[in-house]
Amino acid sequence: MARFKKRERLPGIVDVASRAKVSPATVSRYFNNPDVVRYPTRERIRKAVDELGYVRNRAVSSMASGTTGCVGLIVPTIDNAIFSEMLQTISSALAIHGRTMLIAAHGYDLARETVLVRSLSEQRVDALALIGLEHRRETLMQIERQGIPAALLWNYRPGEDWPCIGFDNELAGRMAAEHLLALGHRDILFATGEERSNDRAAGRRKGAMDAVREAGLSVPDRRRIVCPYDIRMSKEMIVRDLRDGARPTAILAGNDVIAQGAIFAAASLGIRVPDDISVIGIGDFRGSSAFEPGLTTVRIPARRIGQLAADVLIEMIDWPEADFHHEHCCPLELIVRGTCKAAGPAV
Amino acid sequence: MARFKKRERLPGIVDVASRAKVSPATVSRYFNNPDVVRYPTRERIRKAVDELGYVRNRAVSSMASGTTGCVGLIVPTIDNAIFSEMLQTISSALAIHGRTMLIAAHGYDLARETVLVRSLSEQRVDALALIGLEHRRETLMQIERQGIPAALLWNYRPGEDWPCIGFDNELAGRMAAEHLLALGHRDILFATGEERSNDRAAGRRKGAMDAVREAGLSVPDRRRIVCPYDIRMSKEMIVRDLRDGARPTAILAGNDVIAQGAIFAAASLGIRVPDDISVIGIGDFRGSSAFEPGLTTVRIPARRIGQLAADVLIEMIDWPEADFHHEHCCPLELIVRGTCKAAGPAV
DNA sequence: ATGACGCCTGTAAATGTTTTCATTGTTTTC
DNA sequence: GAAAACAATGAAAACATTTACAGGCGTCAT
Repeated sequence: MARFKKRERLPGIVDVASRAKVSPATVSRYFNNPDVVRYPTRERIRKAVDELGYVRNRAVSSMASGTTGCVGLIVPTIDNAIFSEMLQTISSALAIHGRTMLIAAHGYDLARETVLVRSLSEQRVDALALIGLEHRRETLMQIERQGIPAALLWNYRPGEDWPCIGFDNELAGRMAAEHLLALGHRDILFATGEERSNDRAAGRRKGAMDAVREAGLSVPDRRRIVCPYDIRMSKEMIVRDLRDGARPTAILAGNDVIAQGAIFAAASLGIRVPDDISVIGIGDFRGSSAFEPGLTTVRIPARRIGQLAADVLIEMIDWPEADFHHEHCCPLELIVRGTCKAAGPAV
Repeated sequence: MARFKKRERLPGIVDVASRAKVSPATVSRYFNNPDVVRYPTRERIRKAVDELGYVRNRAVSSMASGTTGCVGLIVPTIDNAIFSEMLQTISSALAIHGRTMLIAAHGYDLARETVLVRSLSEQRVDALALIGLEHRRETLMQIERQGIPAALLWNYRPGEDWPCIGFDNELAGRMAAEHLLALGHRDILFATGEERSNDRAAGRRKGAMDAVREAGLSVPDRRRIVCPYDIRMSKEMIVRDLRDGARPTAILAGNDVIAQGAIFAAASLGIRVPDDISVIGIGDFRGSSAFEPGLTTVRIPARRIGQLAADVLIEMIDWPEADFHHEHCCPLELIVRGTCKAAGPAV
């Protein structure tokens, strides 16, 4: 069952050239800049390529041209609804421009991120995108020194040094909080994500708590728990929290996964959502709308961010001189479904 | 805010060499085969690399060495719990061996898969993995002709021509069906995935229906619906189905996403799970255990498959001559949680 | 002392494209 | 009808590594 033999020499551009009776240079042009080669010649080359089954060797051409056609993407994790939607969009958008996406995941560890940046630098990616604004100095210096065009995704703050495409995470938190406040909730449990190596989670919590404080309320420590982005673990933590002591009237979750955990936590304790407790998430992941009741949440425009990211990256690659001020703050939207209800005066 | 200037020439291996007062060849050896260079020399090179901030150029070295250090992975989609867990595992496992993973997604379109194979061939990946056993002739021929070591993942059938690492999808379907049958269910709704370009979905349905037929039952057409792998859409389809006509006593879902849709569909109609209807899934995705009640399902060992896949790929790259018979059928496990209940004689 | 051997390093060829510059042949312009 | 501009192609240099081969040097047994 030898599916592959000892890799006999594959046909190269010179084989194609001699068969088509042109010079290698012309074959190269045929691929990289077809318009400059005359139609009959093009046909001859096409035929030769076909007959020989020639496949371009990008790995080699990258040497001569100094460009690899690969764009690197470093994310905290792909094992998660959070980013995969954006990744898919970026990937498709890049493919249209004939570029490939190289993904690496660091598992919410910014030290590992540095290693990944180096690894992708070695691969000589044409551009690089990272998630979040907060990174180790070393990471950013590395990128700068290598002269790799780079963008920061998923978070946004005005006046950033680097091109960034994302949304205002503080605002996301604030919107969620204000919705609950408007419904009359005064005792809210904040179940947000781990903030180490995650400026998005930090921003959301800050925004949410600011809004609550501005409403003249305070947030006792016991109303703050830190959850991993995992349904089961979030559920367990929230179950523990809801089981003992006075119950909050609402839960503000750092993202939809935590919110889903919260809903199941409530369900497992026989607490009704939204009658006994309200739940709001952030994200509007695929599936959040299908929940029963549908999850009220702040929608993150993941596809939009992905598309913009791809556009920006391509632009930075193709016009390295152009000094566009790439800063995109994508709008958020409160999606009201069924998991929040006005807080009754002691219902 | 010019974060990157006109890409001044980066230091190369010869710059390092002259600074360390050795030949370029030795620097190359320092990276590729450190043991053969004497310690003091090694130190000198290390220092020079450090001072110059030299970063290896894999894109170029791939030309001289004929190897890129990249492994290509072509999946139907990454925007999904289904594969991301496996991808994450493969990625980590490859990283340990200093290799990078190139991911491409074809959106359940085997014609697009052919294009992706070509694209990854052009990148000269050292090995390639595809999902499923069924592919276009052209795709496989392309791989064979290029002499790229390749493996097929996620599905398994004995005696395949290609190395395959996966599980028996028919068995998965059968296990789910047999569990329902054992509980006394006789009227089962089969909500399985689209089978075009998806041999896994086809296998599962076949296995499930075979088991039911072997039990002497028949499956009327109206008890078979085809769902997309999307919670919301599955929910809608199943809602439509449950709303009108005689209700089945159980739903066998082609995967956990469909099963989750089924649970929500039932919930939205006020049908209780498992009291009024049982639901079983296939997959045991992250989160399935957190459901209320917990989803009964057939566990797919995604991490195990990922780890094995990485091992096999590495092995095929490192010992291209060795003709191992790579065939791994990973065991499945029925996970009984709370969504299935014995069918009462008209409870 | 001599030769054999092993370790470390240097020399130079090889890798398969892209790209610059030159050339040839064709069309346009005055 | 000559000069100028242009289009299509070829020749050859360049790209930054790896690697086969050879050679220098020290060690050890004879």
